[in-house]
Amino acid sequence: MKIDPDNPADLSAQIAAAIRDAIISGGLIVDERLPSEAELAEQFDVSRPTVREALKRLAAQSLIRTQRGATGGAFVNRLSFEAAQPQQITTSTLLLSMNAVSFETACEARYALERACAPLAATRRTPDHLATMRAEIHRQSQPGLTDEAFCASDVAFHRALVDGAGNPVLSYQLAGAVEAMQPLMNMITFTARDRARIIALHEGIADAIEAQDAAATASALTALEQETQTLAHSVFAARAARR
Amino acid sequence: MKIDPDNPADLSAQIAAAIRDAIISGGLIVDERLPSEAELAEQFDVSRPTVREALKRLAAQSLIRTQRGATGGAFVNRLSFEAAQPQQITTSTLLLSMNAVSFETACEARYALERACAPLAATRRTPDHLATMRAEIHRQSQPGLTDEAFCASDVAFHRALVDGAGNPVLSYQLAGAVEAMQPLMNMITFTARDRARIIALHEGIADAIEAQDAAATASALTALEQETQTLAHSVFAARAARR
DNA sequence: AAACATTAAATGTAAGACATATGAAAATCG
DNA sequence: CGATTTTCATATGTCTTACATTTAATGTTT
Repeated sequence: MKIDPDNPADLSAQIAAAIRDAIISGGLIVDERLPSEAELAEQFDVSRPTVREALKRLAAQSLIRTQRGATGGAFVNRLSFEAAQPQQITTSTLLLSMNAVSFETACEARYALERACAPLAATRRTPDHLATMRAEIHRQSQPGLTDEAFCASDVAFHRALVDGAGNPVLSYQLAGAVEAMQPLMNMITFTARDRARIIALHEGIADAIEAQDAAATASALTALEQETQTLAHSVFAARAARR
Repeated sequence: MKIDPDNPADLSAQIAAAIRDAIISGGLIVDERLPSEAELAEQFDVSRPTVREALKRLAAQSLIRTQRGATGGAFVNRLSFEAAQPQQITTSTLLLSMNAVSFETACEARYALERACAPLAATRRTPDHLATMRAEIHRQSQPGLTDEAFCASDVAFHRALVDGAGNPVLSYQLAGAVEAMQPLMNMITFTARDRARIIALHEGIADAIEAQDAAATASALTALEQETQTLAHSVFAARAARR
């Protein structure tokens, strides 16, 4: 871990990489305290600011946490799914917005992934998940709802579906795909009739999940994907024509 | 974006968050140059090292890149799928190793996600993808192969399958799930008979993809999942008994 | 013995300096 | 005049030193 070529560029990046590798390879255990900044500076033969820049890089990835005071220092973080999700969502969102990913492509990916959760969710969903889904459906049918709030509720509904699979790995991976769609969905204006159709499809999904019918859940999701795609298509076509 | 409460703690984190929000909200465009470190220090009323720590945090997330020299500075990065994948893989790997995720759970998630790609891959796969899959199968059947190389080839095979779906969003999301399994797979020793069974299943998958048969692809994947799970189960049971 | 003050160790921040890379302008030469 | 070289300004990369702040352990006093 003390490797550091005499290439005098990107020292902080090199140090960050060295520490990161040590964490990944198991050389540093969870909750283990790193040497103090001064000690690290001496070990790597650099100044303290350089060490600090390296540590901040690791902190940005939630690989370490720092604590001030007498017994303080930098500690290896237990990377939790909860902590990793916001970052995953941020990255996914930026990937979509910066790479001109079409609504169609993102939507296709999202529903393909959700269908992967369907059989598991149908088997394992708890009453809690069902209650969340029903509550979100109820919220979506309220009249005064803004388009943004409607989309947010849509996301919550789908996350409950995904969480119903009872697999944290799936929930983590899907969080990015589901949440990153929200900005794209927010570009759509939903008429009352649109909302009614979507809510009906949501009810179909909830019913299928409740009945623990995997096949019905999958086909209901496909129907919702179809509806979303055609809706988006018409909205974007109208917007393009208006120009 | 110049908001900064007089809370005198985590200044660099606050500054990083402010710039990050500006990027996400579109206040800073791709390839746009940020103010110089000295200017930022003045704007936020902090010292240059503090600004630098903030910038390093953003660089760790590939949100910005820096360039030295006269026309240098920090530029907003176009976050590409290629750049985001390694980070996604690192995070996924650490999540599995640090949270005592069972082989069963990770394997279930991986194959559920891969089955999501199956219909699309069966439809859209190019000869290139097929060739890669066949080549990896061939490699796996070579005699002198180490277990690690066998697992690496397995990952390459599955990534070709995922990429065959022709959806960059899917490829990105799946990369984490597929690659993160490798350390877990490396804990298994594959006998010659194990390998033969896996290779046969791989051939079944490749055949189904070549025939553009979505249903056959999905069921072949399910068979492979079964095989992997029972294999892992017996290996771990034997290891537990030996103690 | 309990409450309080002191101290030490660590991170957080600041300020100034120098090194280095790099593009552009200026000077020089053919 | 044009091409090449030199110079220079600007920005990041790094080092040094210093001080502020937080926090727990230690010591002291009542």
